[in-house]
Amino acid sequence: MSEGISLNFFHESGFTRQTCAKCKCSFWSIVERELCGDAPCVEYSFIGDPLFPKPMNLDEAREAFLTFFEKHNHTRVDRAPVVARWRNDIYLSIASIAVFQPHVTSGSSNPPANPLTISQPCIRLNDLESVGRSGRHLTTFEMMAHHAFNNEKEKIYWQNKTVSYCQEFYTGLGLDGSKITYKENPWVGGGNGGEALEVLAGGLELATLVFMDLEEDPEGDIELKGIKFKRMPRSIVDTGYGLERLVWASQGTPTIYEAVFPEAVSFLTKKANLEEKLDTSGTLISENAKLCGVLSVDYGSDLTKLRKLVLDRLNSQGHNLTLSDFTSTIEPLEKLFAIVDHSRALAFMFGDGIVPSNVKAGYLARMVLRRTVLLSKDIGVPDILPEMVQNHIDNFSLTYPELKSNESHILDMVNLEIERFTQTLERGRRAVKRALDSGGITQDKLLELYDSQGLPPSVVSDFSEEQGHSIEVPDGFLAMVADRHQGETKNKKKSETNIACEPTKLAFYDDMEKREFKANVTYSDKSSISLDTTLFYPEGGGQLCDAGFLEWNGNKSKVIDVKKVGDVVLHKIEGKLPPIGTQIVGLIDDERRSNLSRHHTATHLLGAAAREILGSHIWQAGASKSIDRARLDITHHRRLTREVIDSIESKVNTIILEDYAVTTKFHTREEADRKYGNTLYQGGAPKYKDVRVVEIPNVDAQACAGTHVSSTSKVEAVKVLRTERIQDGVERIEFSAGPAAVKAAQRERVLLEKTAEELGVPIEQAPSAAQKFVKEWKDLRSKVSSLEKELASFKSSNLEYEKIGSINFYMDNLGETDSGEVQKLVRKITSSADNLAAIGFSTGSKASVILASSNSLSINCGSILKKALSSVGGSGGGKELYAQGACSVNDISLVLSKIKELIA
RNA sequence: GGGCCGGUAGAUCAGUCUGGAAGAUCGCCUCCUUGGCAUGGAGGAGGGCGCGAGUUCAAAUCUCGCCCGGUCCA
Repeated sequence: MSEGISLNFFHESGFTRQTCAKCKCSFWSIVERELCGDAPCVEYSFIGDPLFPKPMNLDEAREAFLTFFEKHNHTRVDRAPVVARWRNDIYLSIASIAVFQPHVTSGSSNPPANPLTISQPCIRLNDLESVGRSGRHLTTFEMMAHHAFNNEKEKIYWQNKTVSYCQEFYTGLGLDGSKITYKENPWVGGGNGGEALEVLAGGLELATLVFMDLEEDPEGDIELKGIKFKRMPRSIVDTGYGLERLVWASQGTPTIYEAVFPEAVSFLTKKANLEEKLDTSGTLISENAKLCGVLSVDYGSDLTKLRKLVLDRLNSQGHNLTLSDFTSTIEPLEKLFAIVDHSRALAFMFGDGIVPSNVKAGYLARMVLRRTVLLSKDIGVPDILPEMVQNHIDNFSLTYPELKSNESHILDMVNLEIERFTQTLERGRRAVKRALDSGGITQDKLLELYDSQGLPPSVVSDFSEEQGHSIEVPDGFLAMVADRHQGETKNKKKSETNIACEPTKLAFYDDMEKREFKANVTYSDKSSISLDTTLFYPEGGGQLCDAGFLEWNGNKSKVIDVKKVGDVVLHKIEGKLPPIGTQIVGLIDDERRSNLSRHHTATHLLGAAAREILGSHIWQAGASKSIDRARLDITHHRRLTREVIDSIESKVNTIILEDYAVTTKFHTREEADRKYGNTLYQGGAPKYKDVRVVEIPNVDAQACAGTHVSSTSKVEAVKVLRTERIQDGVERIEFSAGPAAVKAAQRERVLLEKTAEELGVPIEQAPSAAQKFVKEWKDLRSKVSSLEKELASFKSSNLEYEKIGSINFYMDNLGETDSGEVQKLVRKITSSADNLAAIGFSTGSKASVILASSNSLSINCGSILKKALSSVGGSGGGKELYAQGACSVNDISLVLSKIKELIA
């Protein structure tokens, strides 16, 4: 690539290819430059000196971009959620192109429009520590983009047009074209790669233009950044224009936050009483931002180093600040900015239906929220978060009305999580106190407090100070945590073997009622065969496979398992295998299939009912369907109460009665997306090119590969068996449908009847009877205990003892009695001074001996009893004051006299 | 999906390593002190030690399996 990205556009518009004196990279610019324009070679020049003549806010900038590309024949498409539910490799949408991966970029689906333009809210949490501090990092941002998907058949446009659009867009907004440089910097990511241009102005990267036409291949002939690639038949224009960067550059404020969220920043500044600080610290903040722009510093661990660098520079410009002055000025402002940013992330995350959890995307939301709460405490507004989120909802709802319509869910999630975190902190405060009381907080303890109690070291440190202790937080704490988690995941790679024969036609999709078919054997191994066409449903989508028989030439064999391997369906056979080429008749086990289908349809109904009753945050988190029961996991933040379960169950049974048709149809991916939206993919990322949609009109539509009954009435009935919380934020509902539901109800009835029978009451009275019995049992137990005590006291006063030296020796064999009573007696005796009691007794066939002394005596009961018992083959032992053991019933008196011998 | 921590009186927790009589502090109840309250004093009630198996003469304690809660990492 000696010519680099040499485009007609560059040459026609007066650009020349130059080399940066510092980083040696190649770039294109209209004017002669020494440096490429990117960090760390140059620093921001737009702060206080905006790049654009007219300041823009988010809405203006977004609209300018989208209409520009609409004017140039791009179709504007709706944004996708920030939760990337259509993908199984990432949790959040991290770029506009992520919306089209992998189905469009891999070529298996068409894009919704081509070319298209979009402004996609994205969330990236990898630079969390930098947010607020660097002046430019955000967790949530909108990536504006225009995408063109080229393939052999369709050529939309490629590099030349992309760059000329870019130049035209920015200069159209008034940016001086000579200020723009295009830096060549190949891009690699997600298994793809290609040439790319970074669009730089004023030291800021405004956009990246990626020309994705490579895919990873160890055999490939092109190498980028150390990875081998080969050229794809497709080439994709993947651009990313930072909306917030554009807004910032148009305003030239010290940080991006002030430009992007003016309302939220001023709201929080006022609440936190930081107005004066913010007003007077403009220079500090902008110098900080400038330097952060050119430095690549790890904000997590090198923070002090960074602070010193900025401080040196400020002081060299005539400021006279100490490190602690500087830190105490800038830190609250950094925290303020971070809160403003994080609360927007939360509004979008919860707005797009994330339910907080200890796993997956829900955990990410929880982590951001907890961080934000701690930051709020730090700047003295501990309860500000709900208001901040509300503020963002209000400000963003013009553009994103869905935030307003999900407002109550969003705030519900926020408040619930705050409440949970408060409890965690309260628990933590006590744990820290306990740790301090018992020997202080070691490094290990600090790790444990974080790992198992969720207390970051800073919080532990705060709590310790409340207790009057100070603790040291070691450097590289997070690395130590990572260390602790080392080696706990073993990557199991499953190898997919391919069967060498023609794909099997899945005939069950054509007619789900049919149970008998003819087919030819196309493959055979030791125990399995495959067919050219089959009605046997292979295990998949949480649904068990079909079973049945194959018949040929008077033979009949049982089909015991059906699996899909690639495009081939393998039927595992018990008995004789039909040879390749034979025509067979297949018979599906009707009862099994019908039950599976009923449960599958019922699962859809249950999901739909739960969504209607609980809200749009309900997503399927997993499902499994078998013959007599099925289970559905849904995302929900509270335990399902009896009332909720009852109303879901009733709703489902109503839908069953209303008898809707269940239809199935294959759609192309883009058709399906357009028609049904993203709630279609309840079962997770779709695996195939075409999407099979199972639709129950006005009730539910899902991408689904399973078998179903033809109308809801054929489900017959649904009964919820139990619910279970399988993870934080995920509830599992187990249920039965059809005849299995009736059977389940009958089983429960039997349990109830048996219980009532044992209690000797009619079933209506079973609960109150059980309650009464338990209460009486408890009362009697305590009565027995106090009677035993009285008895012990009575007996002890009548007991005779023998003086052995200074010891009053009580010895007796009480015969058949209860150990509780003996214990009380022994306690009574030994509660006054100088007494020693050796009491034998038996309960059934077991004999025990207790030896106990008053604490005024220095006798080792444990060793004496042990010796005495071992002489008759028994065993036992204990401590100085109390010992017990066992021997055979006949030996009790022998043991007692042995004890007497030993103390004499 | 994996790891770690926890479940003992109404509440908060000791006790678990090293098996041997189930504890503390708040709260609750009764009585005494005071004109009444706060308080102070005396006494008392309240425990299937999460559930189930096992080991043992003996399990809150050891082993295994479940259930529930918390938390960290992907």
